[in-house]
Amino acid sequence: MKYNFNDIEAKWQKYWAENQTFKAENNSNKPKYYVLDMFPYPSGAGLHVGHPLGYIASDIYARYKRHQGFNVLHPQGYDSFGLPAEQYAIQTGQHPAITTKDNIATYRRQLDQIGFSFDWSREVRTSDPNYYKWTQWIFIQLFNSWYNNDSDKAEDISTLETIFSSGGNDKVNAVCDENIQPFSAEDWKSFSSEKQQQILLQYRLTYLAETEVNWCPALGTVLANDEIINGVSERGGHPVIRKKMTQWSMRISAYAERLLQGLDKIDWTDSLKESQRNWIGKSVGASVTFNVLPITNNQQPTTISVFTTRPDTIFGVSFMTLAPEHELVQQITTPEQKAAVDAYILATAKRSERDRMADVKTISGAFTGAYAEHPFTKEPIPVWIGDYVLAGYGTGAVMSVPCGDERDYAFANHFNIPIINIFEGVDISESAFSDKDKTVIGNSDFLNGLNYKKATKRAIYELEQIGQGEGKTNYRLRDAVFSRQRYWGEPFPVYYVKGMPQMIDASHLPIKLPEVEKYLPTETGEPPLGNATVWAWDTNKNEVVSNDLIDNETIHPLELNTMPGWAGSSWYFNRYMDAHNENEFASKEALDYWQDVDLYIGGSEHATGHLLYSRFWQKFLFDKGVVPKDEYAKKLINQGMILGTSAFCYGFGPGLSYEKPTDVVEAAKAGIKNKKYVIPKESYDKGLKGELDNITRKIIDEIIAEYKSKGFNVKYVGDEFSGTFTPFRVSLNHLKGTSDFLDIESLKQDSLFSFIKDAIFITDENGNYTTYRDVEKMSKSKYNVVNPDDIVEDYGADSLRLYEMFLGPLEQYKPWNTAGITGVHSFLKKLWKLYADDNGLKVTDATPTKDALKTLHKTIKKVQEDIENFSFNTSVSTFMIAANELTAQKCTSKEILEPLLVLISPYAPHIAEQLFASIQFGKIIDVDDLPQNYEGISKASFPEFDASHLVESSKNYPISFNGKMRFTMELPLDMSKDAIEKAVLANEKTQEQLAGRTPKKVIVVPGKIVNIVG
RNA sequence: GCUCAAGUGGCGGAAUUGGUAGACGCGCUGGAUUCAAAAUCCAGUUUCUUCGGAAGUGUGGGUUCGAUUCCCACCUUGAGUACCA
Repeated sequence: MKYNFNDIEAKWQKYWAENQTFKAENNSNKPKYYVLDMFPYPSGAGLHVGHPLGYIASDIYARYKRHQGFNVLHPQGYDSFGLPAEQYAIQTGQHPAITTKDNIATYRRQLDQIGFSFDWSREVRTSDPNYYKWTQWIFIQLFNSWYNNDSDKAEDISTLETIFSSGGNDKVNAVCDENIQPFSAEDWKSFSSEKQQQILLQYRLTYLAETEVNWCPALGTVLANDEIINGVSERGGHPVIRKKMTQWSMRISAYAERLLQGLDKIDWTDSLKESQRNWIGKSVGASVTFNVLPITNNQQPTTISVFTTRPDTIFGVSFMTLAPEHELVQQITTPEQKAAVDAYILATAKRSERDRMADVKTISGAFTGAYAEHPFTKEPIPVWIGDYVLAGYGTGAVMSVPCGDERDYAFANHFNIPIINIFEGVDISESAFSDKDKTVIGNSDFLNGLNYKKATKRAIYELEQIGQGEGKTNYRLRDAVFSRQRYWGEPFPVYYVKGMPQMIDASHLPIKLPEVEKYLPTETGEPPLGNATVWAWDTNKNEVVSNDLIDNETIHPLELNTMPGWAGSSWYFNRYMDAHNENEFASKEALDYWQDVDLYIGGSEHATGHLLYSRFWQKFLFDKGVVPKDEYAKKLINQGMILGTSAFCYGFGPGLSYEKPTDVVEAAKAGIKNKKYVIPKESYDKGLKGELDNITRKIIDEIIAEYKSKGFNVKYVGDEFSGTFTPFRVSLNHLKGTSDFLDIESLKQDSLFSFIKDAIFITDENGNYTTYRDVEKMSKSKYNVVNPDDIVEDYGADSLRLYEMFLGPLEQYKPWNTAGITGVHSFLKKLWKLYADDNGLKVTDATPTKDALKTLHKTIKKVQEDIENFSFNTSVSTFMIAANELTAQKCTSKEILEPLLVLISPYAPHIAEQLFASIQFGKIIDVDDLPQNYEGISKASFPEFDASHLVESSKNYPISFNGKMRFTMELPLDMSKDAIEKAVLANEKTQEQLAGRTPKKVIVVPGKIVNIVG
C-alpha cells in the first residue's frame, strides 16, 4: 500500500474531532500543562504558510506533553474585533459581524487541515457578547479601584472614600492625576456628590480626562503610543498629530515598577524583556526645585521644578531650559524678551512631531529674561526655553549642566552660556563628560572629592535639608488611552449623568453593540456609535433604549467610544480555563487548577503592546483576588517570521523603462508602438553597470531596425544604460512547478500582468526564462504568498508541519521555498515504506538487532532534548537519520518501530496515528474500521531512553597535530592515557606528520581526542 | 546615537559543557531504471591542489595543547528605541 496522505489525514482529523481526542478536563489527577498561542485576528486574506509556524511548534509541544502524561490545555480562539472588518463595512455596508464570521470560518477550515490538537470546545471570540461581557466587567472593576502605594496594590474605591471622609486626602499615598487639590475630611463631606465624583475620577485606575492624545485624522481615531511607528500610524502609515481630547485612560503607570520587577521572574527572551524595560523607562534621580527670582517686587514668587538623574552635578548648573509648551513660560518671560520667546514658541508649534524627531541636530531656543536662584550658591541662573526639552517627559524642564551633558553642552556653546567644570582632572574644552563613574566631583562645595554615588546621595540629602528637592524615580511609561472612535470594538458599560460617567451594574452586562446605519463618524464628528438611534440607558428598566427617550432624569446617553483592540486580548488566556461560564469570568476551581500559562508562543511585534497591557491587567486582577498568579505566562517564545521568495523578471520597453537611447525616445513619441522585452537577470546586471551584453545589444539593434523600417532615422547613441531596465515581480503561480522557470504563456494570460502581454521573452536555449528569486516579507502585493491549502493538497499536512520546523530555528526569520519540501516529503514516504509495502504491513515481532536498538535510543535521547530546548529543526534531521539507518538495517521489529512512531507523532501526527493503529491490528487499517474503544497514539507514553544501548567499547579517536585533525585511530575506550599515547606515537602516520620532529607535548583526553604538539 | 540579536558551502541550516567544522535537507553533477518523462535508487558535491596534502566559520588581535564556541577592537545585516534630562 502506498502512502496516501490526503486520505489518511482527512480521516484522522475527522476521528480526532468526533472523539474529542484533545479535550482538556478541568480536574484531573495528572499534572496540568497550559500551552497557549497568541490568538489570530481573522483577516479576509486567510492564512499563509508563515502563520501556522508558531501553532505547529506549540502543537508539537502540547502533543509531547500529553505523551509525557500531562493534562494539557491547548486552546485556540480569535481576536475578532478590529479595523479591517470595519473598513470593509464602510466600503461595502456589510456588517463587520458577518465579515468576521466568514473570515473565522475560513481560518477554522485552514487550521483544521493542518491537524492541530486544539481543544476547540473552549474557543473564544473577543467580539462575542458572551466574551466581551467580561471585558466590560473588568473595565468596571478598574473603574472601581484605586492604587494604594502604601499597600502597593489596587484597592476598592470605597476604601478611598472612607479615608477621605475620615482624614481628607492629606495622608493618601495613591497613584493619581497631578494637580490634585488638598482637602480635609470636613471639606470632603461638604462637597456635592458631583464634586466628590470628579475627585474620585482622579484616582480611579481607569479614568476620564482631557489628555493630549495621538490623533490620526486619516483613520479618524486616537492611537496608543505603541500603535505609532516613527510618527505615523502602524496601520496605513498615516500622519499623527497631538490633540487634546477627553478620553478614557488606563492608569498603567501605577504598575510601572511591578511590571519592571515582574520581568525578573518570568522566562521570556532577553530582547523582549529589554524592550519592555525600555518602554517602562525607569530612571532614578532627584526632583529639584528652583526659585525664580522676581523681576519686580510685587511679582508672585514662583518655582521651577525639574527632574534630574545627576543631582551630583548640581554645582555645574549654568542655566535652565523649559519646554516651549511649559506652563510657566508666559508668566516668567520679561517684557524685553517676550517678542523673541513668542516667535520661538510659534516656530516650534509649526513643526510637526515628525520634523522635530527627524531634526535633532539643529540647536534652537530663546532666553526668557528670567533668572532662577541656585539652591546652594544662590547665584542667578538664566532660564531659557528650547525644544530639546520635551513637555511630556518629567516636568518639562531641566537643570542644564553643560559640562556633563552633550545636549546642554551644545546648547551652551551655541548661545555663549558659561560652562562650569565640576569634574576633577577632566578636560571639557571639546565636549561634555558624561561618563559618571570615571571621575570625582570638584568645584562643588560639600560635594568636592566625592564620586558619583556618594555625591548623588549627599546632594539629595542637602536638597532635602533646605526643602528644595528629594530623591525621585521617574518612568517613561505613560497611561494608556483606552477610547477609540470606532464601531467594531467593545462598547463601554458607561452612561453619563450631567457629564459624569456612571457604570452600569455588572448584572446587566453585556451591553451589546448597537446597530448603526453608517460605520463612519457622524457629521458632527462624533464616533460611529453616534449614529445609533437605540443607544441610551434606562436606569429604571436597566436596559438600552431609544435615544428619543433621553430625559437626563432616568434615561441617559451612553458612551460613544469603544474599547481598543488590546482590551479583549489582555485577559483571554484566563477565559480559556472556563470558556463558557456565564456567571463568572472563570470559576475559581478552573483558575486554581490551571493557574497560568506554562508556554506562550507568539510574535515579537507585541512586545510593547499586548504583552505589556496583558501583564498589567493580570496584576490588577491578581490584586483583586480574581486570578491566582500576578504573571500569567511563565515562558514565552517568539517565533520568527517566514519570509517569501518573490520572483523577479526584468522588463525593457514602453511602460517598463525609460527609453534610451534618446533617438528611440523621440521615435516613440512620434507614435510608433514599441516592443517590450523581458530580459534575463545577467543582462539586467550588466545594464546596471553601464555595460551591454549581447542580448541587450541585439534588442537595441532590433528596435533601431524596426524604426528604420518605418522610415525613422534612428541610431543608438551611447552605452549608458543604467536604470533603463525595470524589475517587476511575477506571481509564484506563474512559475513552472516549484522551479524558478517562468511559465510565460500563463503569465501572459493573467490580467494582472496585462502590461507584459505582448512582450518578447529572451529565453535560454531550452526555451526557459529563469526568474530571479529574492527574499521579502510575504504579502499579497508582492505576489509571493504561499497558501498552506496548496501545500497540504500537494504534500499533506504532515509534510507541511515537518517542513516548517525543518526550515530553521523557531525564533529565527527564514525564507520559505516550496522546492525544499520534497526533502521532508520523501522522508515520510521512506518512513511509510519502513512499515508497509505492496503486500501490506511489514512490522514483525522479530527481536531487534543491537544496531536497531542503538538507532532507536539515540533518537529518543536527541528528540527529547530537542523538544525540551524547542530545537524542532534538529529533531526532524534526527528522524531522517533514524529512518535512513533503520531502512539500511532492514528493520521490521515492532519493538523498534512502534516507539519510533510515538517520537514522530508530535511532528507528523497523521502518519504516526495511521501506522500506530495498523501495528495494533496487524494490518494497514482504515480509520473507519477502528473499534469503539480504540485509544490512539496520543494516549501512548513517550518512550523511555535506555543509555545501555548506546554503550561503546571503542572510540575512533581523532588524532590532531597542533590542534588540526589529521587522521583517526580506533582504540578501546578503557585504554589508559599512557597506553593511548604510546599507541598513537607508534603509529606510522604520526611519524609521517612529525617528519622527524620530537613532540613537545601530547594531550590525551580519553574518550574525546588526542592532540600532539610539536 | 543607544540597546538587543545575528554573520558558517550555491541555498536553508548543524556542531547544546572549548575537543573530528559543514550533520540533515534543497540545489547541482554523474550513473542505474524507463521507448520517454515523472517517480525511485546509487555515487559525488567547502575551496585550492603538484593528488602527497594545504587552507578554511565577517575582519584584525588575544587566551588555550586545542576556538564556529571564551575575551578585546572593528565591519556588515536585522530588530527595537530615540533630544528621556
